[in-house]
Amino acid sequence: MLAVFILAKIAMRYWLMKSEPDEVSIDDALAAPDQTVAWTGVRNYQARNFMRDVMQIGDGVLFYHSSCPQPGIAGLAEVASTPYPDETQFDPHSPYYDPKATRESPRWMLVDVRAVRKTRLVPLAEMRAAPALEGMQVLQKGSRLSITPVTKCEWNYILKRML
DNA sequence: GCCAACGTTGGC
DNA sequence: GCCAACGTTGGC
Repeated sequence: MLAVFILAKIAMRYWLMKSEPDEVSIDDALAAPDQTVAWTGVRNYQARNFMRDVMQIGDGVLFYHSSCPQPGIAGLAEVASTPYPDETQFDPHSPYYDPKATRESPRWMLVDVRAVRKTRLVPLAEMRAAPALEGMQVLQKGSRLSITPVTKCEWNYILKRML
């Protein structure tokens, strides 16, 4: 059991997950039952694969607000479930409906995300201005992925210096 | 609303 | 497998 615990700690990962606050803001997530929301609507294979194949319960999450007046990190969260099918892919009335997905072979998987706390807003411009963060995947030119890995260094820097 | 950049689709 | 056309993302 100790070995399992140590391996789990070693495998601990960090992520940045984008959400449009008009849809789900950090406040919405904090107000949800158990402060937990299903991360619906991801329709990009790379982002899906992170949720389906790589994320583990307890992984740290930077909750990022995108497509809004003040884009930036708005809170801290954590991965709160193992992967399971995104229900919205089966709903013809959902904007995330995928006619090619079936319950027998779902195409889109998600995880639950539990909001831990709101932070001061760390604006995108401030992140770009920080030399320590210049390697962050989400800041790379042309990056559009809504879920990106964050290194332990980047995570620590953001927590200690920016939040 | 603009537009750069990227991802997906589908004809060949 | 190539690649042009199209759709989407997301900051500004």
